[in-house]
Amino acid sequence: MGVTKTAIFTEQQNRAADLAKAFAHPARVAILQLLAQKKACVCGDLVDELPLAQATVSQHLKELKRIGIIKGEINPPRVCYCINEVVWEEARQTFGSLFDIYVGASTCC
Amino acid sequence: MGVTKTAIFTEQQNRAADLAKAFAHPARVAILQLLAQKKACVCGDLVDELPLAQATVSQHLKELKRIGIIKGEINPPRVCYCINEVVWEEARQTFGSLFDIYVGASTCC
DNA sequence: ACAATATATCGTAATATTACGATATATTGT
DNA sequence: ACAATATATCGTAATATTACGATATATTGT
Repeated sequence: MGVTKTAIFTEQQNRAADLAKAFAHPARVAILQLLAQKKACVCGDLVDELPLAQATVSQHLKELKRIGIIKGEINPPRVCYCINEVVWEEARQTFGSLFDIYVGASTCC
Repeated sequence: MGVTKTAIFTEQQNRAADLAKAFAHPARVAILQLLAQKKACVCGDLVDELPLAQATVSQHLKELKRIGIIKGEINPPRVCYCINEVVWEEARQTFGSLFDIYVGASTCC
């Protein structure tokens, strides 16, 4: 149905999935890399750096803002985007915890 | 268009996005948690553990297999699934590297 | 051989995502 | 006031994803 049954899973599982979505598209990986590298917000320079239409970049930024991993400061006519450190660390820890569940090889396979 | 322009991004960005997709749905987070915890493969017990139809679980397993983060050993009539340690570590490092790009707070925002 | 069991695949429906052109919005500099 | 600039949003089209019932497939135990 293309509709995820979120009510069925735990808060943590849904949040982890949402944080993963931030990285689940190459354009968003590229955006996050740019913002993380430059530290300073790159605002609409992102559009120049990416081979996508302005509307498409804006759409990806909106999704990243929804997840919370970036924030934008309106400074008309520009908008400054940058990593939201708090959520960045939340994501780092969320994935870290997930990866740490697995310890050692499986007995079968 | 719902179609991602993969040719436009780097190999690494596309791979990172694909690895993120493994975690980008709560059901897959749940599956990976179960497999990582139990070490041993849980085979079709996954269907019992998850509030989803057998066909849906099978579909998620197929996607995880495509990404490579799990592997299945056919042992008819059952199939044993477990974490693919190599790809698990690849994912851990991929996300680790991404998170490490960001050092310190931004100057603006 | 055949029932039972476990899993994959097919078909289908509904919704989500990706992409972009066009337009709306809002501010700055003249 | 108005052109220029930057960005968000709208509308739309195409494809992807999620979900599940039904069925196919393949093996074991009888």
